[in-house]
This record gives sequence, C-alpha cells and structure tokens, in this order.
Amino acid sequence: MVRKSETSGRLDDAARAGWLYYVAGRTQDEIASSMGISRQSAQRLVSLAVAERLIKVRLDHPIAACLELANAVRKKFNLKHVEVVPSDPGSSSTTVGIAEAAAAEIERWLKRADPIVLAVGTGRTLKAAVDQLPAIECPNHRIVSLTGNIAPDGSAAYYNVIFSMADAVKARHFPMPLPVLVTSAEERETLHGQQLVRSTLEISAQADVTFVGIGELGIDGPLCVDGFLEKDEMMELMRNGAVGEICGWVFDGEGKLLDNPINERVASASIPSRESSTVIGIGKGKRKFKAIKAAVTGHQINALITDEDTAEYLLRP
Amino acid sequence: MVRKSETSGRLDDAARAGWLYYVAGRTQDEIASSMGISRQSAQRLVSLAVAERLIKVRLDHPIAACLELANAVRKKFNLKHVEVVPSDPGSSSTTVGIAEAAAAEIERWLKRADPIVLAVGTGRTLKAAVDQLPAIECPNHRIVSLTGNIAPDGSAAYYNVIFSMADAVKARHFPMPLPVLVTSAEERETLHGQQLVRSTLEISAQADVTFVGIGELGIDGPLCVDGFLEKDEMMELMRNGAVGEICGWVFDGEGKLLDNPINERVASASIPSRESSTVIGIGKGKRKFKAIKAAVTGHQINALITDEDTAEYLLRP
DNA sequence: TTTGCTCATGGGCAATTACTCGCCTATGGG
DNA sequence: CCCATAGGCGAGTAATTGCCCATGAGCAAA
Repeated sequence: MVRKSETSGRLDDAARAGWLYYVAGRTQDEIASSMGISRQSAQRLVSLAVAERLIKVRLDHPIAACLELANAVRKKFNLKHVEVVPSDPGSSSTTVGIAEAAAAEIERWLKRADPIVLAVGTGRTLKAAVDQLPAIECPNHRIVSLTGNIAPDGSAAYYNVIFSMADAVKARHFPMPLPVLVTSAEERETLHGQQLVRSTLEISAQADVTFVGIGELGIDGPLCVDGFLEKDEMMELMRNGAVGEICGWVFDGEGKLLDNPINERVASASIPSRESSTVIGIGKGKRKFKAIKAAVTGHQINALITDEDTAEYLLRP
Repeated sequence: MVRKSETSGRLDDAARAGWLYYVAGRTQDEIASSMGISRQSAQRLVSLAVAERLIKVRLDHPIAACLELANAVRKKFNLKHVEVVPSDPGSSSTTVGIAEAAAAEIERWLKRADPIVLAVGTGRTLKAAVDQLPAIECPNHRIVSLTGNIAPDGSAAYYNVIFSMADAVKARHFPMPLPVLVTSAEERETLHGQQLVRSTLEISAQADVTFVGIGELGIDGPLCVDGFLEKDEMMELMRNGAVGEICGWVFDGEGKLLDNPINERVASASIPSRESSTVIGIGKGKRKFKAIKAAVTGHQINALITDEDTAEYLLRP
C-alpha cells in the first residue's frame, strides 16, 4: 500500500484489491478496511482490475459434452486439434469463450522453451483473444503477421492484432507494412518484392503455429464492414460461390481458394503449410457456420477453436 | 444442453455453470434459466466449481507475487498481518519501499475514529517510515515510545522516532525520558519507579498497535553503531546465541528473549502483548534475515512489513 | 416394510455487490 | 488567473449472491 500519486499506483491498488477479492476470497468490506478505503472504492478497484484484465479466470475441467464434440469434429475433418467451449445461449457475442480458450492456447505455445515462429491473422475474434493474453516474455520466439496493417483509407487497421499482441508479449514481432487488399495482382507483386516485405513473408512461411480468424462473407461480414470490399464486389464473390475468408483469402463451400480476381489482389502472406505446421482457426456463431465448415473441409486450417453450437453444426451430415 | 444424471455429470454441470458465471459473465439467474434449474442450484454449482478448484483465477500484475508471499508468510508464522513490497534489486537501501508501506499502515491506524494507543520503537527503518507520514490531526489518539530518548552520551538520541512523529502527527505523545540501556538492573528499577516513567510505561502496556524496527546484531548493527554496546559486549552476546533485537530486547535464533545481563539493563518498555494487540515489525535485507526470522518464529511480533527477498528467505524450510 | 441416513432442492432472507447520481478536486488550456 | 473537463468519491439504491432450513427422494440396513 505504498502511497503514490502516480496513475500506476491506482493499478497497483486495483491489482491488490482484485487479488484479495478473487484469490484470497475476502469480501469487499474487508478489503476496504484493510486498505483503509471506503467499500465503494474497494468495489471500484475490483471492477477496475477486471476491466483492465488483470484478473484472468480459466476453467480447468474438460466438460464431457464439449470433449466429445471436439473429438468428433477432430475425427470427421481430420484435424490436428479441436477445442470446443460451452455455448452461452443468452449471449450474442461472437467471441466470448473462444477468445479465452484461444488466449490459453497461444499462451501454451509461447511458453515453449524452444524458439518458435507464431503467425497471426486478423479479425475481431483474434483481437479479443489477444486482449486476453497476460504479459509474457519470450525473447526466443518470433511473432509475424500474415496480413497487412493498413486500412483501405490508409490508416492503421484496428483489427491488425500483432500490435495488441506486442503490448502483452515481449518477443520480436514482424508486422506486414501492406494493405490487406491492393488494387491489382501487379501491385501485389511489386509490394511483395520489397525487401522488408520479403523477409516478413519468409518468416511467415516458417511459422510453426498460426492463429487465424475465420471471416464470413456477406455485406455484414468483416471484409465489407471494414471497407475492404464494396457491396457489389461482395455480391459478385458470393455469386461465385464464396462462403468465407481467412486473412482475406476467399474460399468456396468446399474450402477451396477461389480462382477470382479478388484473391489475386490479396496482399496477405499465404496461409502457412497445413502439412508441416499447425494452423488454428478461431470462430463460432451461426453467421460463420458455413465459413468454418468450408475452412475445415478444405483444410485451410488444421485445428479449430469453436463452441458447442458450431461443433454440432459441423457434425451434421 | 445435454443433461446427465450420473455423478460425473454434476461436476460437468458445475464446470459449465462456473464457465458461464466467470468466463461468460452471466448472472446466476441467467445460468439457472439457461440450464433449466433453480437459481439456488445454479449458485450451488458455481460454488461447487470453486470448491473443486475447477475455476482458476490468476492475477496478471507484478504485485501478485508479493501478495502470495505475504499470505504464505502470514500462514507459516501465524501472524496477524503481513505486507510484502517488491524488492528493488538495484538498491542497497534498507528502507526503500517498506518505509512507505509502513507509513501507509501507520496512517491507516491513525485515521481510525476510535481512540487508540500507538506505540513506536526505534531504528532507522522506523525513522524512515515516520518521515513519510503526512500531516495528520488525531487528538483522540495517544502515541507512546517504547524506548528511551537519551543516547549513551546523554544527548537526545537521533533514532528515537517519537519526536519525528510528533512533527507530523498532532496527537498526544509520550516519550520515554530514559536511556536505552542503563548500567544495571537496579538502576532500571529505580528509573522505572519514577512517576513520569511509570505512567508512560502504563500507557505503552495498553498499546493497540505497535510499530517496531527489527535490529540485527553484529559490530555493524545498530546497538554497536549507536554506541549502546561495546564491541566485546556484542561479541559476548552473539556467543550466547543472540541474533536480533527489538527496542533493545535481545533474542536468540528461536526468538526467545535471552536470559542475559544485557537484557536486564534494557530500559525500554516491554514489547506490548502479542495476544491482545498488534505488534508490527518492519525490516528487510540480508543482514536482518536471521533477526526477522527469529522475531516471527518467537512471536516477538505478530505482524510484519518486509520485502520479497526477505519473505522468500522466511519461507525457506 | 420400516428406519435412518445422505444429499439435492427450493424458498426465503440477510449479506454482499453493482450501479447511478451529484459533488468535489485536480489538471490543463485559453 | 479562470473556466472547462475528467475522474474519483460517497451516498443511496437496486441487483445479485450466499446461507439456513425444511422437505423429499434414494438407498442401505434392520
């Protein structure tokens, strides 16, 4: 309880209050008196600790139903790894649960002693997952982004997750100084020829593990919402059979990349090898059902973190 | 929502309820209706999940380590209160951190509305703590010194902290007009018989809370440095197993007061009851390791403010 | 079959926690 | 130097949670 006028002192207090509340199991009243503050202030500190994500909760129990689903999905689609978290029927969030699970999985990889290359894609789900990461130091690992960090308007794209990740994880990180979509195949060639981009692309090809979000198409899908594609381009894509995308790479209902002008303009790195590395897709929710099914069917990914409802959908004949 | 009547199903349900509660952040009411059970049952499942340690809470903040250490030390030595501040590896100061923490703790006591008696010992650490105190007015409280304020040469002892404290804190304060060590047990009896000293001693015995420094022995220890003991007296003490002192009261490795001529010459008040009051020791640093361990082992103190390194030492088997 | 035991259940109530409001105090720009 | 703003604080209040108790089902032993 060192008194400090700095802002960080408040976070320290929040951490202390959160610890006393969640770990030591004291009531907020007790915390208040032990810290010499009012009950309300103690409550504020506790909720601050939660809001600042100082408090991490995880569940250490394989829920039988989830395990069975995971196993079934893994076998049906011949995947390396499948994780299924409980569905929350009352929530419309597309990230709750799987974000935590994905964060735990990322953490597991980052804690390995041997140096790895970890690649990340983009998307809201992945962003939510990365926001759950605790501070880790792993100078041996390299973290590389598969997708560009420049939005269509030239600004830094919010949903490029590598920067959020760099905040929490002390490791060398390699962003991709490119837009997600460029105007033509030729421009892509030019950009990919740049030394800086080339080396990042080379690193991404060596990825040991890759985490990617799975995006659905449609005018409400991320590609449109974030302004990468116009409405009519999207409609055109869907007419051609596209059902989902990963890092901008658009694929059809079988999970095969579309032979389409759009894919020629994707500036992202290729999705790393599903033969020699682990590519973990993260996603859940009705709107993504088809995209996820296509991604696992076509082996665009070889591992999956999703929820019960989605797993059940995947198992339907 | 697969329901199972088997026993293992209950733990599964607990896990699910715990997940919905802690990870998804739903209320127990919502969980109840989504699982088709009563709120009470949902509550039971959640608390079962906690009781079965299915739910793991983690605090992602440097201070977490301190709190865990503090808890462990508190349990191991059966103390009322332990506070651990981060160690500063780059600093050789014996007070940085714990002085601020101790000041905050003192302030917390002084802010209480009901009148208390606060006793203080002596020492550089305590002095540093008191120097951190802000100005407070608390006419209801009484502050009493356990140790004399007269140095061996007859001057006012610098490290008698009650005067520094009086500068910052407006309260009635009671110094002890005595040396720390007198020449004989008889002289102590005489001095303690004086009316002024007697009343101070009586107040000190009523202390609600006491703050004391913990001194190490050795020719570099405070008793020698401040001239209370000669080198050969110190050597003699250490041969007899003494490892530390509080207010001049010398104790051995078990924290038991030594049956030694020196202790018969200590003019300080007795350390107030560890049964009925809080006696907070303040100290850190390698040189004090043994003294602090002895003090907590022998319950010369029942509360401790220290740093991480020292706490780790205390926890070693 | 009865008895005694365990354990889950739901109701009700007290304790605890979360949220909202208005006030106050720093902070920073004009 | 003054005003505007942000953010913390305390009080009050609503919501949520924890706990006790009476009940009844399931089950084993008498």
